[in-house]
Amino acid sequence: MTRKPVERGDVIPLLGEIFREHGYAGASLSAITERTGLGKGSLYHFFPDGKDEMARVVLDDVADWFETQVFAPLRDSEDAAAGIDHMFRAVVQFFHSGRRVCLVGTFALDETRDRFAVEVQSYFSAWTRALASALRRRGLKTRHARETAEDVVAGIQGALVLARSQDDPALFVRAMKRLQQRTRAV
Amino acid sequence: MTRKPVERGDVIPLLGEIFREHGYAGASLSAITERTGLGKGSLYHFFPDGKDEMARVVLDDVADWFETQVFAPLRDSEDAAAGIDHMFRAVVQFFHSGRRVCLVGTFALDETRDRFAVEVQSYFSAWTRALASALRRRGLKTRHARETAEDVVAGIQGALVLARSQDDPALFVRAMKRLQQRTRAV
DNA sequence: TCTACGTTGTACCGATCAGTACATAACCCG
DNA sequence: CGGGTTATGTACTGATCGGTACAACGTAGA
Repeated sequence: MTRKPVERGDVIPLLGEIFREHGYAGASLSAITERTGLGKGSLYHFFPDGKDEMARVVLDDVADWFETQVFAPLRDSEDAAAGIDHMFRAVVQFFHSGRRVCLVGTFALDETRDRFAVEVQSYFSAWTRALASALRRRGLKTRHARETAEDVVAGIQGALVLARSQDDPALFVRAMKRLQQRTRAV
Repeated sequence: MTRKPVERGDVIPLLGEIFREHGYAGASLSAITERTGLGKGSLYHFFPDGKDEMARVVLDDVADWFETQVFAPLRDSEDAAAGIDHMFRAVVQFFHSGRRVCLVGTFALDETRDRFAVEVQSYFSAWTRALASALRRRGLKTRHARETAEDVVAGIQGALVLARSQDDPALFVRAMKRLQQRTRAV
């Protein structure tokens, strides 16, 4: 029975949840210590640059997850349609059927965007480009593929807002179903 | 030349911009005094309950604007298509072609939602219901009208997120054009 | 002019903010 | 068993947080 197998990597998902729920400004150090169970000593040992570094690490973690689980399959899958279907499955899973909010979307809306402008910008542009690539391989013209990709990514983000505003995860799941249908009708 | 025609009503739009840019948690009293030019004395004279009351008044103001400028026309306009077109024009104007963010959407994402749960919930439900009503009068079945309305409102919110993430207002305007097109193809 | 009221600036409150310092403790390797 | 590194709790910093108290101000009506 090991005492505390707490590694830096273990707290990253917890930090993600905190930033999602409170936003960057609202995520106080006290909320972070409470949720992670780590004192300030440990926190600043793992993340010497404080809150800024914590958020950056989380953003990086999210970007990595989407790159391997969503973007790469969209770009590289032999069957483009399968890659897209896989995206929707991954998205529903990642956002806990609409109960979880998009960290990057949260950061994008308020002044936090300025602090993490590059990360926020590249997350969404990578997503739309990867999806557009899959749609092109499904036969859509370049322009139409890019437009549809933007609509779908925006639709996902908006559905998260709407589902949370109504406290109704089912709304999100239904919206994903319809967006998926739209990518099939080519 | 009157000295200071500052009335309570004059500061509400300013408060709106502050909450939009910083979110509720990030909108500090010092930011508010700076932006409005009003000291704490005046601020707490006009809004005795402090930040909470300020945000509530702003939410109310926004809800009123949308009710009269968007929802009512959607519901009551003889020509449903004209009501919908009017909505898109009003939306592009209100959100400054995507340069401005949705206050209610911002509040919906983080824990601020709990504080203003009722206001946030009713804003979006009023919007989707009003739009669904117009779509029904355009000939869509009840269910299809409601689904399309949810897609459109979510699409608007998502487009705001995306446009801001890319610092590209044109993205928002193009997305509105396409959503409008979708409401025409019945 | 005098008074009454709406408005304002300023000083102050305790609480909390992010971040630092540092002594101690737990751990790993020899 | 050492000894060195890693991790952690605690106490502290100055700044800022939201909010209150209150005296002084401006103006309007009598």
